[in-house]
Amino acid sequence: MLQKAEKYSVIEMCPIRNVVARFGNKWSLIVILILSENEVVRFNELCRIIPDVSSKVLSGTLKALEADGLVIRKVYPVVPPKVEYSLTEMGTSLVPFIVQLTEWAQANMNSILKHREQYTG
Amino acid sequence: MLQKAEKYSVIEMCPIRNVVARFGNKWSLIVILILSENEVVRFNELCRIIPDVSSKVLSGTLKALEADGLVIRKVYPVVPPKVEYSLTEMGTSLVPFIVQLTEWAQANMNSILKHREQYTG
DNA sequence: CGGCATCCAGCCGGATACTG
DNA sequence: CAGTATCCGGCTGGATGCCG
Repeated sequence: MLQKAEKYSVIEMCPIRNVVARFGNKWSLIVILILSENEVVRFNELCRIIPDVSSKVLSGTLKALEADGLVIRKVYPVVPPKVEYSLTEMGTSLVPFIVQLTEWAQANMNSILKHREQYTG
Repeated sequence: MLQKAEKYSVIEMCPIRNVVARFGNKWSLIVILILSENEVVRFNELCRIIPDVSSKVLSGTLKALEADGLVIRKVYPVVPPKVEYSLTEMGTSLVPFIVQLTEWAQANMNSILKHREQYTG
C-alpha cells in the first residue's frame, strides 16, 4: 500500500488500463451491448441503430473489437456485399459485467446528475 | 430490437455512456481503485503512487469524481495544506463492479494480446 | 452495401512554471 | 503541500466524398 504502484505502470501490462483504453471510447460498449441483444447484426443495421455514429468511426470501433477477439466479422462473398458482426465467446463472457455496470449506472445516474449540478468547482 | 435505439441517443440520458464518459479517461479507475484500497489518501500520495500522472491532470480527475459524488475532498486548514481524498458511499458501491471488470481483464488479457498481435487489419 | 481516404476541429493529457 | 496558469502536441471523433 501507498508505494509506487508498479502494477499500474506500463499500460500494456495493466489489465484495467488495457481494458478501459479499449472500452473507454465513445461507441464500443454500445456496440457490444447491441450485439449481445441481437446475436448477428449487419454493418448498416448498426449504423442505423446507433445514433449519430459515422461509418468511419463505427468501422474503426468494430475493427478494434475484432482485433481484440471480442467480435467476429463474417463476410459473405455476394454483391452487394454482406457483412455480419457477432460476439465471440470471450466477447459474450464480458457482457454480464458490462450489464452490471450499466445497471449500477442506471441506479445511480440521478444521484450523479444531482451532484453534478450542485457541484461548484 | 434493431430499431433506432433511443435509449442510447442522448448522452445525458444514457447511463452507459454517462458512466463510461466519466471513467473512460486515463486515470479515474486507477484513482478509485487506490482509494478503495486505502480509505484516505493525500494528494501527493496519489501523485507518487500513480505513475506518470501530472498534478494538473490528477487534480482534474479528482474534481470530476468529486463533482459526481464519488469522491470526498476534505481540506484541513493548516499550513502546509493538507487535503485528504476518500470514496463516498456511492463511490464504494461502484468498486465491486470495477474489481470484477478488472478480474475479467486480468483473466482475458493474454488472450486479447495474442489476438491483437495475430490480427492483420 | 460496406467500407476507406482525406481533411479538420476539439479535447485530452503532458511539461513547465508559478503560487498561497 | 496542493494545487493553478499557460502552452502545446497528439489523438479521437466527425464530415464529406469516393470506391469495389
